[in-house]
Amino acid sequence: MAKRESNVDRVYEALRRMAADFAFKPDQRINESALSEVLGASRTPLREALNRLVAEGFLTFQNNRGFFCRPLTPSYIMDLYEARVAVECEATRLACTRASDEDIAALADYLNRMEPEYQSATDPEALLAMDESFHARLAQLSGNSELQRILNNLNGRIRYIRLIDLKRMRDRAGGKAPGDISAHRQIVEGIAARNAEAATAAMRSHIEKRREEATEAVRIAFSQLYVPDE
Amino acid sequence: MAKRESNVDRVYEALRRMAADFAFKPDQRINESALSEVLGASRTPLREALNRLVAEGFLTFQNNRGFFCRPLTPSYIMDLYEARVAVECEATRLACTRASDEDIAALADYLNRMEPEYQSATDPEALLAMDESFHARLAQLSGNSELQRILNNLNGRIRYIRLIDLKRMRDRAGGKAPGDISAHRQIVEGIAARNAEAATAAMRSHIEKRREEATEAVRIAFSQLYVPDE
DNA sequence: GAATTCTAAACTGAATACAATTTTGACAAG
DNA sequence: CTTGTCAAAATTGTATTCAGTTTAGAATTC
Repeated sequence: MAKRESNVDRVYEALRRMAADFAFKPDQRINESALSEVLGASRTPLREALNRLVAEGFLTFQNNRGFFCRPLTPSYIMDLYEARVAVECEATRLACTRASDEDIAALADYLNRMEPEYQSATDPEALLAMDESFHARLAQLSGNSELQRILNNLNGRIRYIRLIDLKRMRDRAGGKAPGDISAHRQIVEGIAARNAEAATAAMRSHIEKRREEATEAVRIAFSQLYVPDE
Repeated sequence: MAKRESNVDRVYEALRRMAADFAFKPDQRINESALSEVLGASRTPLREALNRLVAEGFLTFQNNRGFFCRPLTPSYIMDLYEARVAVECEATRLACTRASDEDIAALADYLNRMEPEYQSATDPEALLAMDESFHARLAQLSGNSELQRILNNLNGRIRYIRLIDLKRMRDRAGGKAPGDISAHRQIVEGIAARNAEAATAAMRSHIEKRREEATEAVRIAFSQLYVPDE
């Protein structure tokens, strides 16, 4: 029986999830021995996975002091959102000239099929998964795998904040999550019309609007990570 | 006596340089034992460094088969250039609204001081270093460290092709390298005027022009990497 | 009581050893 | 000549071990 997935892969996936969810608190030092026991692997594969995550920006590393969780500051989150604008606007622009009519129609169709679920969803996790899925699909239309790769990385590091943000909005709106699908639709319409200026402008304002909210979300996330801790 | 730089760091730096220069041929399998002897370290730190480079896109990895050099194809290089457009145009845009007059003046000054050297240089390596330095400084003006980080990564993976490209242009022009500093100046002028549209347009056309040349350079690089091999 | 020094414990860094898997090449069958 | 099979060799995967460094806390001094 062939073993398909290596230990390092398994450990890496687990760690990425933990890091994305801030299972490690910002700037917290990571104890390799303890973690290797939890994950059921020795320190060798664990460190290999940790090194990947350092290169991806999920963790940091200091010589002879080991691995640390990435910090969580407003400016750090700001940087990630701005990088998303860069990547996604260019992906949108490329999609305008490069995506086939069929692929654009498929994305519009995806949006339509998702709309009922999106409007009625109250679970922030589900909502975020749908939103990320839309943006990832759009990036696919660019045909550029680097942009897709970078976006995936940025989203992983932003995800926790977005989740906090969505929860905040849900609580404000009384259990109702914000089904803001209109912005997505506007972007797709711009692409369908092959109107790069309109499409990128829509994308830019969409992400920047989210970014505004994120600053407040960072403050909340900060308090959630440091204060309560059951 | 305290040891400042770890073995992993040293190995990582060496490997990054080797990978950037295609010291490993595209898609070539990397033999860990042999490489660890060359680098004077055991396989443990070597593999940690290799994992970082996989996460950065310099190498790939297959389960139970080990590490491989990244492939070299026209579409791959195209993707990298397009990602550069995304990152650098947004960095330019941010610089327009965010950089201080002093910092912009300092970049313009840097351009002026470099010009004589840039115009007279015949060594592609030196020329490329100056060009990369300009783009890195400009990215700094954005104040966004993610954009800087991504750009640094993209440039590392593109560098080899750009070098081939510059050599080709030098040989065509009879030992004279192309001192195309005017495009850089145009970009800085746009930023100084706080004219985001003009500045990003200049940046876009600057990179896209380079991208056009790159396709041909890939063909040459391909032949250099596969055919001669002393 | 605050600051400092020192020592033991904890932790990280890296080599080694061995298990698991893949690759290679010889040999046989079609 | 091509294809398939199999065992040996090479290579990767990971646990273990020990050396080197950092950290924490007790003891000491002012």
